[in-house]
Amino acid sequence: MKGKATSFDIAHYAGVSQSTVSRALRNSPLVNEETRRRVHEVAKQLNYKVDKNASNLRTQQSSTLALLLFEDPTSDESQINPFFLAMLGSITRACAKEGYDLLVSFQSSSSDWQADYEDSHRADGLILLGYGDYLDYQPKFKTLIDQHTKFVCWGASVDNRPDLTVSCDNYGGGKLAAEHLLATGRTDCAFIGDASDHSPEFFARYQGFKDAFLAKGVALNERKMANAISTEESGYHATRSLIANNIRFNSLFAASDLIAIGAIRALKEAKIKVPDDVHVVGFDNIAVASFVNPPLTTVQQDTTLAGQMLVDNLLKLIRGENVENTLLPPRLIIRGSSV
Amino acid sequence: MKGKATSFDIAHYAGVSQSTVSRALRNSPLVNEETRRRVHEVAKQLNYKVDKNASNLRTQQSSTLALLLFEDPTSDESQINPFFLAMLGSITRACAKEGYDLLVSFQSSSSDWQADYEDSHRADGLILLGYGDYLDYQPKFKTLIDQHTKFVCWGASVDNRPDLTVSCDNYGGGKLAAEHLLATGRTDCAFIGDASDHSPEFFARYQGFKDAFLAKGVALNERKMANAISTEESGYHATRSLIANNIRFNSLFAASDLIAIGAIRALKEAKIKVPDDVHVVGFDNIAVASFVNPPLTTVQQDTTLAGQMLVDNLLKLIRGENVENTLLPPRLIIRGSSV
DNA sequence: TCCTAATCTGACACCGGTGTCATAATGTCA
DNA sequence: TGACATTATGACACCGGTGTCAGATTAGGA
Repeated sequence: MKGKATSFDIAHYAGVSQSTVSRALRNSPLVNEETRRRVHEVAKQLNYKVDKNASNLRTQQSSTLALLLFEDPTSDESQINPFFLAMLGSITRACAKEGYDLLVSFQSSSSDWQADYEDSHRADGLILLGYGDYLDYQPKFKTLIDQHTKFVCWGASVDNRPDLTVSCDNYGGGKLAAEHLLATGRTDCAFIGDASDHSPEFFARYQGFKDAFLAKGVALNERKMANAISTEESGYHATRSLIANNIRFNSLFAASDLIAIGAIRALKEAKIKVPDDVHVVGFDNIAVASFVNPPLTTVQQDTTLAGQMLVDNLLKLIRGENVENTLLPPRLIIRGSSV
Repeated sequence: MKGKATSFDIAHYAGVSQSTVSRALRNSPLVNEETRRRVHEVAKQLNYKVDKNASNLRTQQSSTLALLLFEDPTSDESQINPFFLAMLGSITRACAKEGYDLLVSFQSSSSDWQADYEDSHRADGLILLGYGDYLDYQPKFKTLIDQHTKFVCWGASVDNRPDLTVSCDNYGGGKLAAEHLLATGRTDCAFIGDASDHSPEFFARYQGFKDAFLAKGVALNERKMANAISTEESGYHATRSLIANNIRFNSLFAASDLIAIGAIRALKEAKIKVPDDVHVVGFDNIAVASFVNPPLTTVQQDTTLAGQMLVDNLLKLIRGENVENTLLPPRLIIRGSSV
C-alpha cells in the first residue's frame, strides 16, 4: 500500500461500500453492529485516519480555533509576557477538552492582522489576546463583526465595545489592592502603569484603586504616577524617574507584576527597602511573583478559568447560542512585599 | 451574497472562468496581466479567501506544523515549564516566518499520544517537545518512523536514537558550569537532577559536569547527589533531603533553573547563604532566573535559535532534503548566585 | 400469502479548490 | 497566405470524505 489509506481501501478490504465505511467509522446507528466491527477492525489494521481536509471541506467546519496573540510592539521581541503564556496554556487545555484543535499565531498590533483564519475555513472562530490599545483595535473589530466572524477577546469590557469579551474584574482587583494597602496603614501611594484609556485594563485597575482610597477619604496624588507598559524594563524606568524627581511614597501599586518587579529593582537600587520603606503590590500573579525578593503581593487573575471561559463562550457563539460578556473575580495574594 | 464567496463568484463577477480565477490568484504566469488585475480586484471587493480545506485536499499538503508538548505528568498541571513556553514562542515565530501555521497540543507522556495530526492531513509534520523519559518514547518513535511521519524532537541526541533531534550541547553546558565553579574555587559540589539515562538531557549535563571536574583531578562524591524532576518543588525537596542527611557542600549544580530555584529556597530555609556558603548554578536561563534572589548563574540555551532550527530541519525533512542532528552551543551566564 | 414497516446498504452528487488537456486567438516567418 | 509557435482561456476530472436518496432484504401482522 503506497501512500495513506483512504476510506475506499477500507471498503475494499471490508467488502462493503465506501459510504458504509464512512458511516461505520462515525458510529452511525444505520450500520449493522457486525459490519461496523469489521470496518473498525480493518481501519485499525491499515492505520486509517479520516482526512480532515476532506471532512472539513464537506461539513464546512474545522473543529479548530485560532488564537491570535497581540504583543506590544515596543516590548522585547524575544520575551513574551508570562501572563499570556499562562493563558495560552489554559486555552490549549480548554480546547483539547472540547475536542478542538488550536492554531496559534503571534501578531504585532501595529501591522495588519493575518486574521483570515476564519475566512479561509482554517478555524471556526478566533480568540484575541493581548494588553492592547483599545482605540487601535476598534475599527478592526467592526470589520470582523461585519464579516460575521466569530471571535472573543480577552480584555477590558468597555462600554459600547462591540465585541464579546472575557475579562478579569480589573476595577474590583484595583480595589482589593487598595484595601490591602489601606489595611496596612500605607496611604501615601504611588501608581505605576497607564491610567489613560488607551490601556483599558490598566485604567480600570487604577480607577478601582483610586475609588477605594477615596471611599476612605484619601485622595491619590496625581504627581505620584508614572506611565509604563507591561515590561520589567518599563516599570524600572518609570519608578526611577519618580525617585529621581524626589517624589516620596510609602507604598506602590503596579498595574502588572512585570512592572512591579521592575519597580522593586529601581527601589532597591535607590536603597529604598521593600517592604520596610515601601509596600509593593502587583497584578496578575505570574509564576515569577512568588520567587522574586521579597515575594510579591499581587492580585491574581485566574488564568485557568479565563481560558476555559474564552473557549466556552466562543463555542457558544459558534453554535449560535446567546452569550454575555464575562467578568472573572480577582483574588488578592498577600506575600512579603507588603507585610 | 449569502455565505462566503467562492472562486465561482469571483469568476462570475470578473467575467472569466473559475480556472482562470484560481490561476490568477496564485499569480500564475499563464494569465494575462490585465485579467489578473481584474480578478484580484473582484476578490478583494468580495473579501474572498481561498478555502484552505479545499486547497489542502487537492494539493495534499497543509502548510501547517503541529507542536506536541509533553509535560511531566507528575508536575503541577496548571504551571507549564517556562523554558518550553519560551520555545513555544520561538517556534511560533519561526513557523510564521516560513509561512506555516502552527497547531499546538499538550500531551501527557503517560497516555497515548494524539499524534494523528499528520495521518489526518492536518499537519505536514510534527515537532516534539519535552523533557521526557527516553525509554518510554522509544517504541512510539519507531511507529512514527514506520508510518513515514515527518517529525523532529527537541532533546538529547542519544546514540542509535532513530529520530531527528535538535538539542543543546548539554554535555558542553555541564562542562561550562563545572569550569565556572572550579574557577571560583568551589570544588565540593552537589548535583540535583537525574543522573540516570531516563532523562537524557539531565544525564548529559551531569556527565559533562563530572568530566570537567575529573579533568582537574577532582572526583564528584556520589553521595552528594539527589534526584529531581524539573520543578521548583522537586528541587526544593531534593535539596532539603541532602541537608537533612547532614551532607555538606560549598557549591551546587542543578540540572535546570527551576530545580536551582527550589534548591535556593531550601538552602535559605536552612540558613545556608547563597552565594557565601554555597555557589549555585542552574541550566536553561529562563526569564525568572535574573529576578530571583540572588540572581541565578546559569547555562543558557538559545531558544530563539532552537525554535528556528527545529522548524528549519522539519521543513527540510518534509521537502525530502538531507538533515543532520543539530547541536546548539550553550552559553554561561554569570550572576550573583556564584560570585 | 400478501402488504407494509423496519433495517441496512450502495450509488451518486457535492464541498471548493488545483492541475491537465484541448482549443481558440494572436503573432511570426517563409 | 499558409504552417507553426505562442499565449490565454475554458472544460473537466480529481482530492477524500459526507449526506441524500433509492433500492434490497428481512421481519411482522393481518
